[in-house]
Amino acid sequence: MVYRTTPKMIQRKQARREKLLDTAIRLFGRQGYHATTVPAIVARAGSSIGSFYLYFRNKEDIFEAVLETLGERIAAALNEAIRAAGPDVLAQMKAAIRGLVQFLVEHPREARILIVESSGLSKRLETARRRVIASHTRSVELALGALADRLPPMEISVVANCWFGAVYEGIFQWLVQPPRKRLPAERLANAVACFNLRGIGAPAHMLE
Amino acid sequence: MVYRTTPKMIQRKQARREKLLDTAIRLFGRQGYHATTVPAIVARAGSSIGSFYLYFRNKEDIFEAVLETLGERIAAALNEAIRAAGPDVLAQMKAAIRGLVQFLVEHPREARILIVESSGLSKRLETARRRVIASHTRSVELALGALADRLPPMEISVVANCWFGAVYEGIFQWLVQPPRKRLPAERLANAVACFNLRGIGAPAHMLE
Amino acid sequence: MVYRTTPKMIQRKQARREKLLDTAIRLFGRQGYHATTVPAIVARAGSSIGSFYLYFRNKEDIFEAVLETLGERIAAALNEAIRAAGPDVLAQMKAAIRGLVQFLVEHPREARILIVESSGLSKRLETARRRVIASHTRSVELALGALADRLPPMEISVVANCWFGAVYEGIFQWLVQPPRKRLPAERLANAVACFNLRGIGAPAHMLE
Amino acid sequence: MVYRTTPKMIQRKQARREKLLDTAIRLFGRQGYHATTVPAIVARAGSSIGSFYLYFRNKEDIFEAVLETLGERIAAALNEAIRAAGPDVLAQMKAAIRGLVQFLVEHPREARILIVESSGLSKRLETARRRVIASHTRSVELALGALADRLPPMEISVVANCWFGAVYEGIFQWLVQPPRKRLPAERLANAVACFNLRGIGAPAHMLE
DNA sequence: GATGAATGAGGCTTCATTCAT
DNA sequence: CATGAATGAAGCCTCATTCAT
Repeated sequence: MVYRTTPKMIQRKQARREKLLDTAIRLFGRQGYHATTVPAIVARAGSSIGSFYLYFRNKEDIFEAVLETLGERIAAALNEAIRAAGPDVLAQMKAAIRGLVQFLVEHPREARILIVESSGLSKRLETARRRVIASHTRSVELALGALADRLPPMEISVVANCWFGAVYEGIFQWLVQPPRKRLPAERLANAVACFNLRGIGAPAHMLE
Repeated sequence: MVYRTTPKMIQRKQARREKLLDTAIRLFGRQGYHATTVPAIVARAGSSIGSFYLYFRNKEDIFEAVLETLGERIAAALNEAIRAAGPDVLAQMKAAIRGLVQFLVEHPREARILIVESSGLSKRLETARRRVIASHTRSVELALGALADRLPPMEISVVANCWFGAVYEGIFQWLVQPPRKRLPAERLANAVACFNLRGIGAPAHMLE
Repeated sequence: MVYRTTPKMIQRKQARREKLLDTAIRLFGRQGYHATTVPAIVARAGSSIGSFYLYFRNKEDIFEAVLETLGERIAAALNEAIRAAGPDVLAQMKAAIRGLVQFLVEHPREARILIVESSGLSKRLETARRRVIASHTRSVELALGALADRLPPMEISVVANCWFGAVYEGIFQWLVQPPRKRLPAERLANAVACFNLRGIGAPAHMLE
Repeated sequence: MVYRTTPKMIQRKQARREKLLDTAIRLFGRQGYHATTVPAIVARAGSSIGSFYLYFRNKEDIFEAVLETLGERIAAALNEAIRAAGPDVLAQMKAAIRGLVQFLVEHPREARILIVESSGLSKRLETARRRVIASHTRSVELALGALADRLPPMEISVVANCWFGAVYEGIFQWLVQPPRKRLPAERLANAVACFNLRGIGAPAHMLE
């Protein structure tokens, strides 16, 4: 009498949810929230409308899940970059900027969602987006706090926002240019990192 | 009776269009592009749907006009701030940052439209928004060019984008906080200005 | 400059609303609330979906309007019958029963809506239906009050409900029979009237 | 291993079906036919969707079964009341009314299904409901026939319908009132019984 | 027998835009 | 020029039912 939920079924459920989520990321990133319809998502994911509402309560719900996923992916990329940078906090910050730039450049769709497409939506989604961004901003704030004695005094929370704003806008404007007119990604990362490191008052020798 | 287009009529036309535009700025800024309906705009403006389509080809059209208007207003505020700062370009840049921050803080609705609400729309509107921002970015690029000999070498076009990104994000996160938890506007302006001036490598004595 | 709402337009608006309402009565009466779709109503009324939502907030809204209309029509029929019955209250009650029976027999669809189709719906519609019925029940209660000295003592509000229940169920079961098996309407009206007049304890000579 | 249908299995099947049926009565009675979903029924019954369709062909099917069950329960209550009333047919009728009222008042959910929630559904369900009610009406008709010599002449089939209509509507309006504004159940039963007994022309001494 | 994931038809509703007055 | 009634495409979502495990 073992007609229970088999491991195989659970796995398949996971896979299908993942498929929907990935497809949603692609479409939201390409066309934005409003232009992306639920039927379009399920069609591309090879699923069905009914299934969709089995995994997500509604369209907002999947967008929130998308934001969360992006948050995690970016956090992972950042952490990896920071881990590889050794113990010096300033070096870590520099690595974080370059890691973030690299990630966003490699995942322009994800970048679009977080920077562009998730603005101007419902209160609930606005909050979700802020949560994701805030969690990253917090890391910068912490790092700035740890460096307090080596940096000039500053409004830490404001500066953390400027920090991310500079990265995002720098990359975003780069992304909207036709590929053949773009600066090489390496020089972009460098320029943004320089601006930000200078912005927080890092000593000159850090700027390479 | 021969009807001609009298100056008075032209004036009335202008006034009506202006009224619609102002109302649209208020509504777009408060609720975003999608949540703002044409009937809502004309109702608040004391006009009629028919009139609306006499002055604007469609909803995108008025949004584009709104963006243009905002661009002009911001340019005016910037220019005024710069003019008042005297001949030194670095002093002008500092004044520009503080002028921009001040303007956006005093006109949160306008800021929301430019920074938040106009993202994720049609290609055409995306372009229009970029045009507005780009025109301001150009000023910064020019200033940076003029200062080239007094500043460290840098990727000017990237830095100009970072410059605006820092301002916008700094203000945006400030705007979405509940008013009683906000930093005083003065300190916000200062912090952003410092970050940016440092970011472009301005000499220490400019940071106040 | 008289581009105001002309009387003709108002008239047309009225007419279209009426058309929708009448169509709705027919369809709700024939198929019930749930089986009647908004597209079906507008198709039969020669209108459009957009128009529908111009005149009614939603499907519940038009159903409420339908109930109200039915209430008024029935009240009118009752009042007319009562007016024609002269001054004696008992004679009026008898006339009311026969008037009601006659109306419902002649308008089976309307009857169905009030008796059958408007049950088991949302709280709001349930309330609307009760309001209509209660307004008629009240008349019976008043009449019973006025006759108090000529009738045996009774629980007036309960009796008024029984009064209507007897009429409605008597007619309803009559309606669901195939027409050729039905009692003549005249005898039906008589039988119901007798039952009810006896039920309230009317003196024998009133039973014809 | 040869599997046979053992008595135990049959019993378990019965029990499972019963559980679904009872749950359905509760839900249909509380929320009505349309608002009650199959998933909701099986969830409350601790069963599964697959099981449901093993025991019932579809949603209509279970509703029909519910109606049948209610019919049997009411018939049982009526018969018990009649049996207890002794041999006099008029006394039996009086007992039947009070028994019916008592049952419906004590089982408001069941009452709602029969009186309120099962209206306006498909032809098939409409018929099923009528069958239940008709079976009860028949008893009243028979009783009226048996009493023919002690009662005034009347249209027996019409009167039987009025009889039930009075009971149902009397109780229904009682049910939809907030509990603390209701008449005591005893007085309600009395008032309805009086009305009906008078309605069929019972001699005064039967009215207590 | 038992389970519950998957399906998709079809309902309600919104709103940008047109056009007769 | 001005008005606002009319239109209908298109979106979101529910839920009865099937079927592979």
